[in-house]
Order: sequence, then C-alpha cells, then structure tokens
Amino acid sequence: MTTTVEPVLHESRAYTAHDHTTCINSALERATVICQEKGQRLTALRKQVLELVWQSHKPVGAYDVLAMLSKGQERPAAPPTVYRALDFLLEQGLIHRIASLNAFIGCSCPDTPHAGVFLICEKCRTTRELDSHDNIQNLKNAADSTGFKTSKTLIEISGLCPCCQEEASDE
Amino acid sequence: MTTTVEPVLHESRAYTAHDHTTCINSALERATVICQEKGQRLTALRKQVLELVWQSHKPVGAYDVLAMLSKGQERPAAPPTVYRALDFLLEQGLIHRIASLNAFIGCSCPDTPHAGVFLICEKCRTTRELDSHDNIQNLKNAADSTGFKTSKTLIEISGLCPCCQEEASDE
DNA sequence: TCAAGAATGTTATATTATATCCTTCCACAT
DNA sequence: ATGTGGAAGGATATAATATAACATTCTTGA
Ligand SMILES: [Zn+2]
Ligand SMILES: [Zn+2]
Ligand SMILES: [Zn+2]
Ligand SMILES: [Zn+2]
Repeated sequence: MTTTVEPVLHESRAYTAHDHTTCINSALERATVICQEKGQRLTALRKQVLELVWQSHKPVGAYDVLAMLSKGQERPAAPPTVYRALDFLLEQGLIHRIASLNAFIGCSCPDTPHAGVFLICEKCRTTRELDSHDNIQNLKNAADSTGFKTSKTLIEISGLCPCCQEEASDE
Repeated sequence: MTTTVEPVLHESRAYTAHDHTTCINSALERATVICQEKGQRLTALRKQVLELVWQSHKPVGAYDVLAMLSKGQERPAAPPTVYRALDFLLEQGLIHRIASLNAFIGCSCPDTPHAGVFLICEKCRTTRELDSHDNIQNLKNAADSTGFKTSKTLIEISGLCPCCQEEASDE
C-alpha cells in the first residue's frame, strides 16, 4: 500500500500566470484531509478563512479577511472571529504568519509542520515559501552552539521577485 | 595610522551579571561618534531614546520608551516623538527592530550596517544579537538562486537562553 | 436526552503605529 | 547680526492590529 503524498505545490508558480483556483482547491482539500487525520475540526468558518487567505499568493491581513468575510453579510463579523480561526490554522500548520507585514499566508506544504523561509516582494508583495531546511538547520546549529536552545525560527527575506525585477529594468 | 575599531561588545554578557552602565555608556559614545562621522544629528531626544532602549538587553516597546520618557515630565510625550526618534536610530543602524515582538533593541555593533540574527529568550526575553554573517549569506544565496533579489533579511530565533534552561532543569 | 466542552457571537478595550498640521530650532548665507 | 530654509519636535487625531471577557450556540458522546 503506497499512499503517495501529493506532490508539493510548486510555489514558483506564485510568480507566473496560473489557474489559481487549483491552488485554492488543492489547499482546501489538503487541509480537510490533514484535519481529519489529526481529529481536528475544520469547521465551515475555518475553511472559509483558509480559503480567503488563499485568495492570492500575497500575505493577507486579519482585517482584510474580516472585510471579505463580512462582505454581503447582514451583520459583519468581529475581529475575534477571524483571529480565532487564524490561530487555529496557524496551530494546524495550514497557514504562516508574516511578522514583518502583520499578515498571513497559506502554507504551500502543510503536511509536516515546519518553519518557513519567506521571500517577500517589496513591490507586488507576492510571497513565496522557500524550502530551506538546510539553511534553517545551519542557523539553529549556530544558535544552539552558543548555548541557546532554539524552539522557533522566523526568517523573512524582502526584495524583488523575478517579475518585478524585469519591470524595473524596463523603465 | 591605525585607528583600530573598538572591540565589539561581547553580547554574551547579556546573559550574565555585569556592569550594565558600561554597555549603555559605550553605546552612547559610539553612537555619538558614528553620527558625527556621518554628519547626522544625534539630538538630545534621540540620545535619550537610545539610552532608554539600552536600559536592558531585552527588546523594548515604543510605548515603554514613551512611558519612560514621559516619567516625571509635566507634559507627557506623544507617540510620534518616540517613533520618529526610533526611526532615526533604525536608519543609522543604532538599534534594530524585533518584528516578532514589535519592539526595539540596541545594536551591539553599529559601526557597519548589517542584518541581525537575534536569539530571543521566550522566558526572560533577553535577546542577543548573533554575528552570523555566513548564515545570512547562505540564505541570501539560496533566495537569489531562485531569481529573487534580496534586499533585506529578517531572522529571529526564539527559544531558551542558557540561564533559563538551567532554571527549567532545576525544577 | 442530556451534559460538557468546543466553537462562535458580541461588546469593549488594549496595543502598536501613522497622518497632519503647527511651532521651534539650527545651520548657513547674506 | 539677521533673515531664511529645512530639519526636528510638539500636539491632536486617528488608523491598524490584536486581545479580554462573557454570552450563546453547536457538537459529541455518555
Ligand atoms: Zn496560485
Ligand atoms: Zn514582485
Ligand atoms: Zn549590558
Ligand atoms: Zn532567558
């Protein structure tokens, strides 16, 4: 029995035109399975928030989610509603928080918990999650070799994505 | 002519008992020289804010600075006063911002601008700046090899400092 | 069917940060 | 020495992000 893990989303697609509904659907399906396996409840609200976070490959603020969630509703949602859902998704490893932007982004490979390395475009905000296990490990080693005991690493790299570099050189 | 650079503050002292006034005075003197050399104005206010940020080896919030600054004043300072001073100090590389804590900490080697790697104790909040040029370079290389153009790196490592590890094992 | 706990709703407030406009100060040229 | 322009700081208001506390509803399993 070989239940092969779904191939990891190629995050580089974040930079190119693509059928983004595939990204969303894939993320939602995967989240459903992951929560089932862990006995966690991916409620309608949580799923909806996850979907909203996945509306783009750019980090989304909690209040953006709140606004989208409330759109067309008779009674708009309140902040705790969104923050609680985001907290749940963070705990399950389904999204990451981008501290430098106070924003959230869907995790592109949520199957195993991990610290992310994020490449954040300063121009278009498109953010790609890099698989940099080795670099993280090296950092941890450097930290721990000083007597520190690492529990979490936060790495956010700002700069220009390939597309925005091109545009810059066009001028 | 060999105007040797002052030895870098040994940041590991952050974890041990030490004469902290030395840290503060050294930071202030160094800042004075650096600003002179760059033709920047380290005004009384800015110097005072820098001193307040340096009151400990823990990141300090802007509103903490604000409170300390206002203490005993007839009329308390307003947020922009502090944020402007902090912005100046950030620009001059005299302090760093810790995004995961929304707080600021004095830079332990401000002579040359650099991205920091911070070891943040989750228990006592003591934060040490690590000199990890190689690790940062590796990360940059990893990022740039994907076509990204890095301009800034943000690395914050949370965990337990040596002291707090000992205390934890005492129980 | 009921009880316990999880999830969500609701209201209020805390915390962090910025916009805007006005006044004061300082370096420099006249 | 005096005026001038720009930088710095004061003051007021408000934006943006996040949480506390408590009430209600929903789910699940005994
Ligand atoms: Zn996509
Ligand atoms: Zn871009
Ligand atoms: Zn010290
Ligand atoms: Zn500690």
